[in-house]
Amino acid sequence: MSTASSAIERFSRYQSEDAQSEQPVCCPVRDVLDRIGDKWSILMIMTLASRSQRFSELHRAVRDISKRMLTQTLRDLERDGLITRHVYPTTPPSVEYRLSPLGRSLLDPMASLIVWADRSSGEIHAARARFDGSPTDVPQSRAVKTRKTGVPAATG
Amino acid sequence: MSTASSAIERFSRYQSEDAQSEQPVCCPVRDVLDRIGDKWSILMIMTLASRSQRFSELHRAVRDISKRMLTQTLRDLERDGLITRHVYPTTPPSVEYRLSPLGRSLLDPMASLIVWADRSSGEIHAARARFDGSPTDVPQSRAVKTRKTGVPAATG
DNA sequence: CTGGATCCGGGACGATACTG
DNA sequence: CAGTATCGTCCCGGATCCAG
Repeated sequence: MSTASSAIERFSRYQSEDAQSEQPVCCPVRDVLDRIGDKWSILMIMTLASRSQRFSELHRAVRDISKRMLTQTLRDLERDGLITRHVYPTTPPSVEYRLSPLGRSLLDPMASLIVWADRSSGEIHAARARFDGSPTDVPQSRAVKTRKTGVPAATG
Repeated sequence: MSTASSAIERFSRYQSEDAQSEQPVCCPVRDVLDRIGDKWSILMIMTLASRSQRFSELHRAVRDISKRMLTQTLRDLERDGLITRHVYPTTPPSVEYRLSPLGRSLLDPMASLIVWADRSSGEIHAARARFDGSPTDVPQSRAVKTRKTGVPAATG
């Protein structure tokens, strides 16, 4: 609890207000967290944490991102003011991306989450194995169709 | 930097290893963060932070989640060992969900992120307005098609 | 080199109806 | 009350081609 509770309370308050209203979603936390949650944003922030980098450097650093998504992610982050974009009119053109102060302020919160993820991954995977292995009472169902990273299960 | 840097470094190392290998994704952080990033998980964790709750209580608390997604989210969280599920064989049946110790250990990291999101939302929205308002030099393009929460823009 | 435009598949997600 | 099954939709995101 401790520091968590107050933040959670505010978040819940937002959430319930949101449920009451007719607007689709006003909760500021929700929409910021959506950005965090998307597939590449965190990677970008992380990669830019050490130093500002160019488009192709970022592409090499992440590698399994397509140019399309790289462009889109960077633009969204720029739009949100988390990174800044600097164009040098050389030939060929080079564009440098760097974290804004706002973006840097995200590093610490994100780091604490990453530390948690890293430390808990073992326990989580163990829990998954346990869950998938012993569906308690429904041998055929349940375990088969978990959406992500799920073993296809040897039931079929 | 400070506490962030080391976590980031490890994360980057995972990421680059991942890029080298042929496996789709082994990075433990990535797949844990995927869960965090999905649309409802955080909401559930948050809602369960105050006290354990039953299925329909959770449904009322969040409201704009479908039963389908509520079930699925809860099951995934249970699978990951973040929450536990307790069935009371009453009539009608009642099922209670509560945070596991592992789930509670996530509260603090998540809270720090929420605090950041809350404090930064103003600045972010301002940045968005600025970005959407002044595409710098390409009046027609760019700003129109940001994927989320984007104003459709009165350009069309 | 740094992107933009377009096509397209798959998965997430909602709505609805049904069960025990 | 607490789910399950099925269908349909939307949009994320990859692949590819094009442009400055």
